[in-house]
Parts: sequence; structure tokens; C-alpha cells
Amino acid sequence: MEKISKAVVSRLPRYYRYLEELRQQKIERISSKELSKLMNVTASQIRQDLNNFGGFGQQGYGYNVSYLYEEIGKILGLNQNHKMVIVGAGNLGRAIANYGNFKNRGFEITALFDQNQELIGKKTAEGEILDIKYLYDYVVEHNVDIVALTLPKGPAKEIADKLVACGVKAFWNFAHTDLGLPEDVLVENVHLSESLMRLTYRISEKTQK
Amino acid sequence: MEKISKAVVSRLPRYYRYLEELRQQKIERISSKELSKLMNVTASQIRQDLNNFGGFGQQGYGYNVSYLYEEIGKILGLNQNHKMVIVGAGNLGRAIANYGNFKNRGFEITALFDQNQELIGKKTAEGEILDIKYLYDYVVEHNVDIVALTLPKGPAKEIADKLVACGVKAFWNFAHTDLGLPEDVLVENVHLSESLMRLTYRISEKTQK
DNA sequence: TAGATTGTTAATCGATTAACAATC
DNA sequence: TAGATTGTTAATCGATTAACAATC
Repeated sequence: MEKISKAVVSRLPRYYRYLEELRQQKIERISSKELSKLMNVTASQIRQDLNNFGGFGQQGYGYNVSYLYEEIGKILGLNQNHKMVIVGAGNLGRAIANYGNFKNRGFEITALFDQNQELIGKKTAEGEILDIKYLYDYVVEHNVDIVALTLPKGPAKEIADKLVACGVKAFWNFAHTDLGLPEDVLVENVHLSESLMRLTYRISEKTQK
Repeated sequence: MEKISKAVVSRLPRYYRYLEELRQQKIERISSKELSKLMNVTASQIRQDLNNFGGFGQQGYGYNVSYLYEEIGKILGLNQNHKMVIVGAGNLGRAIANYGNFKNRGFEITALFDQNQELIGKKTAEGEILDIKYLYDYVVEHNVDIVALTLPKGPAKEIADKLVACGVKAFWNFAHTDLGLPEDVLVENVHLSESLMRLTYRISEKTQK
């Protein structure tokens, strides 16, 4: 399979979200033109994007909503189960742990860890918060696929390095730092303060005009 | 001023972060070449990006770290104060409210709102959680610049529409939906589930090879 | 002055849009 | 069959990288 561009991949989840809504509304078919109006993109882009993965449509008809939804789900790996643990059981970690929809999409959050003695032992909707010293054995024993790092940037890097040594291959990183892990380790960053700065940039850009 | 591309803007906060670290390390000057190694980008891109906003460097010398840091801060609007309220006082809303560094950068979180009677009146590090029915008067009276929406997608759109009617011009949207607001209203989306899907995409891409 | 490194133009690369033949 | 809409090629647009003269 040809290398899919990052731009295409980052648009897939949005298609998936719109198709989910269409399906909930019992809409059976949609053309790239209709979808493009709904999503504020060009029909050309939709067809180009989808055809990176195969021909999901039918000439003269358009796309079957349910079928396309399922196929994009497969492309995104949502047909598979993903074991995830959360490191950092503060508000952010717990927010993620409690986000109910994850379960429906094959994400199994099996544990939360923290190094703060006050939090350890506390019960959350996702079970007890465990001491971080058990983290490394845990990820090996339970074959954890994804580690979410919801902790301050100080300890994040060190913990990530140790986890890589334990064989963890994918991180969802909320710490305000670049982890600098080996090439074969996947890291998806969510840098909230950078997101907020993009907003304030646009605010001052507007007021300066 | 010429229109700055979105790609450039989205890189600025990362420059800002690296410069902050360099400054903390008491490093006075840096060349685009050194910075490029540090950040894993090309030196050409750094110089191109910065020169959208003016010549901050000096031939033969490079860039003064503190000066460049300050200038990028100004470009990002961080020299200005931003009044923000948070709508949705669940874990995610509280995570944002408690993120301490926001204060240092001119963000003033003045209130949290929720519609859940169990949360209303509860004290957090950022003050009492207020009833959402007071939200609309509040944003007008206090001249709120930014509203963070940390609530389920169901009510998000309706609340955002009302806030726009009250004159709110900038949203930091965590709800899993596109708000569909007028053109002149700024929206910065943080769609966490989409971020996670980009990660699972790459996980299955890797296992299928 | 010589060396270093910027600012900026030109070349390349990649992504988006337009167009249309294929086909349901 | 006629109409609609895809899949795909070609054209355009924009972003990144390379190169180098300007200059500290």
C-alpha cells in the first residue's frame, strides 16, 4: 500500500464522526457533493481522500453511509481492541478515563497510575488508582497497547523512556514536551497550551486589523 | 500585513516552548541551524517562518533567545490579558482550570459553570462552580474574551449559539462536534477522540505491514 | 578582514482542486 | 437509455527546502 499522507489521515476521524451522525439519522446514502456541503470541504477532496484506501462508492449513486462508516472505522483500527492505561490520575487523566464513548470503540482502560500518595488507592469510575511503581510490570503483564501520559512535563520523559524499555509502542502524550522517543515508537501529542496559543494568536491578529 | 498561513501559526507555539526552555537554561543566542537540530525541523523552515513577522535575527550571530521568545509571545498575543470562563465543570473543565501555567501567561479563568445541580456550589481551586443560567449575564458583565466548552456535544452547540448572541467572539471547543458558528467567531477545536483515532490508525498501519 | 549566519529568492515537492471519462 | 456521481488524471496552488547574496 502506498504511503498515506498525514493530512489525509488527520481528516479521517472527522469523516467518521459525520458518517456516524448520518447513520444515527437513518440516512442510507450520501454523495461526495452532499457530504462536502455538510462538512465544508470540497467534494474532490473527499473522493481523493477515500480513494487512497479503495473505491467505497458507486457511480451514479454515491456512498452507502453504513458501509463507509464501517470501512473508515476499520481503517482507523477501531475494529480492534486497545488496552490503555493512564499515567497521571489528576483531573485530566480522570477526564479521559471517564469518557464513556471510548469503551464503545474498542478502548479498554484497564488502570490509572499516579505517584501522588494522596491519590493512590482512591477509587474512580475506572477502578482504583495504582502506585506508579507497579506500572512497568503491569504494562508487560497485561500487554498494554497505549499509554496515555497525563502528567507534568518533568517526569513524563523519564517515565516514557522506561515504558519504551518495557516494550510500549504507542503513547498519547498530554505532557507539554516532546518525548524524543525512538522512531518506531508512536507518539500522538495533545499540547493543550499550544492549542490555546493558536486561538490567542487569532484573537490578536483580529484586533490588530 | 500579509496573510500568515495556518501551518506557520501552528508551529509558533512550539518555537515558543523551545525558546522558553533555552532561556531557562540561560542560553543567550541560538542559530537557526542549532535550533533546527533541537526541534527536528529544517533551518530553512525556521527562518522562513520567523521572517513572516520580521527580521528577529542578526547575520553572523543568529537569534537572541530572550528577545525572540518575547517577540513570539507578543505575536501569539501572550502579552495581553485574556479573561476566560469554563463551561462544563467536569474533570476536563477542572483540569483546564487547574493548569497553573495559564495564569503566568495572561490567562485569567474567572469562573466555571455547569448545569449539573450536584456540581453547582462546589468549590474548586478556581472558585465556586456557578449555575449555567448565570453564564450569559456573566460573560457580558465581565467582558469575557474566551469561553472554553468542556461539555458533551449535545448541549454545546445551543450554548455556543447563545453565547455568540451575547457577543462572545472566541471559543476553545472540547465538545465532539463542529459548532458551526458565524465566520467572525473564532473556534479552536480540541477533538480528543479524533486525536486518539490518529494514533490507532498508525498502530494498525504498522501491524498490517 | 574572514567567518558565520541571516533574510530572501528560486527550485522543488506535495497537497488541493478541477475536469472528465468510466460506469452504475 | 439518460442522469448522476464516482474514480482518476491533469492543472493549480501552496508549502517546504535549497541556495546564495547581503551583512553583521
